[in-house]
Amino acid sequence: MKAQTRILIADDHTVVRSGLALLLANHGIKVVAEAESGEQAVEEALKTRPDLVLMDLTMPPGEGGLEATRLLHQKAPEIPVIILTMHNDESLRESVLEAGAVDYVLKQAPEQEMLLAISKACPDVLRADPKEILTGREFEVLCLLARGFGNKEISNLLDISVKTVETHRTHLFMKLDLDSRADLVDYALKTGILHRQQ
Amino acid sequence: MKAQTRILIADDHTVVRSGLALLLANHGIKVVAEAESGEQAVEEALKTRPDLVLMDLTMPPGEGGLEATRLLHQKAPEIPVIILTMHNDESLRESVLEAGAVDYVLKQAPEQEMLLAISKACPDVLRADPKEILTGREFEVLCLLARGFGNKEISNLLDISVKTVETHRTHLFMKLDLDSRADLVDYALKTGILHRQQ
DNA sequence: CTTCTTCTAGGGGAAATCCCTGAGGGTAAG
DNA sequence: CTTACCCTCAGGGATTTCCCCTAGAAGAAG
Repeated sequence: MKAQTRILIADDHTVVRSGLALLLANHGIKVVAEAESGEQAVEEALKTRPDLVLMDLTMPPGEGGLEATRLLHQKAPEIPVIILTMHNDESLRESVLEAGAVDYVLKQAPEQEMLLAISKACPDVLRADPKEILTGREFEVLCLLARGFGNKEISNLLDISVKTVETHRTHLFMKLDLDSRADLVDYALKTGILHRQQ
Repeated sequence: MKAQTRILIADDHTVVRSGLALLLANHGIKVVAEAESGEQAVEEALKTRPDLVLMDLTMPPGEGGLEATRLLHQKAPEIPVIILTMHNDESLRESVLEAGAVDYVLKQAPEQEMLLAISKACPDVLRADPKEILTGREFEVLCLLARGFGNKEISNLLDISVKTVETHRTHLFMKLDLDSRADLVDYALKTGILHRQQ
């Protein structure tokens, strides 16, 4: 399994930070640090070296996001910064990109747009989907196992024999390097499988 | 198990809505409707009759949140409205409460503050904590079972016999009216047990 | 002192699981 | 046609769970 992707969120609103963190967790992205101001964002970014920074443009005092982006881009140009903002203003976009941000996403934008921006900024961020290594059946069994269904229940749900369920189970355990149901639940929680299909 | 609590979120920012929805889901609260404007909020609230409305103050066009609160308070005074805002302004608080909102929470506030406001506005909203009906041991076993640990593993972790684990398991199944591990995982997901202690 | 709650634990038998092996059929790529 | 992958299924034995029961010890509350 690929190493967990690490991200930093800078926003002065607690609710936004918490929400974003959950949103990202549901796509296999881990928030390793949060910041409430531009200064703190730069400091934390240099300390934790995230794979990506999501920065709110408007953070008191002043236009903290813009300055912080410029500063961070100087000190650590390898860390991409995406600016989140409420204001749809083309001139803002220009100055934001000039400051070194790789993209500019409106908070009003659909969730998908933010994820798209993230994946453009940092192609590795969106975790390799388990589906890519697991076969379709294996993934189905994985989901059901994580949800607490037993082999027999799964065999009924998928209309296959218990023996087949056991085979899929064995295969996905090998592929994901798991060796207990608890490991599997942990994996499902971390990759968001357990959240997505509630 | 108590019926799921239903809530409406009104905010013009998609990211905030998605984030809030997840935040609330982690506390057993279900978002039954979303709105992007004050007008839409009133319309949806009258249609879906939620147990509570979380309303952003600033929604274009204009001060949509305040007007919407006033209007909704007239048409459906039994639906409590909590105002979310970025501006910490005492005069705002007054006009908000005057408009019929039951409370006023800053977006900067810690998550806990919002949950507190919610529970004050609508005591039934925050699901009765499992701890209140389960004993300490039962709750421990619940958590471990939800995480996919087997009876034997739990008996080792808690250093008690498998038989004792079985007893606790039987009791919590009775108390929560569950009858399978899948039910239990479902319950743990909905109440946030599975998220809280990751 | 009784009563209630909680935590603890056992017996016993049916059921399901876990873990190993092997294997046939379908489909797609080489 | 051969190879590879996927889905399917089975035998068999060790282990574990599941579900019914009973029941003692400790502590708190009446």
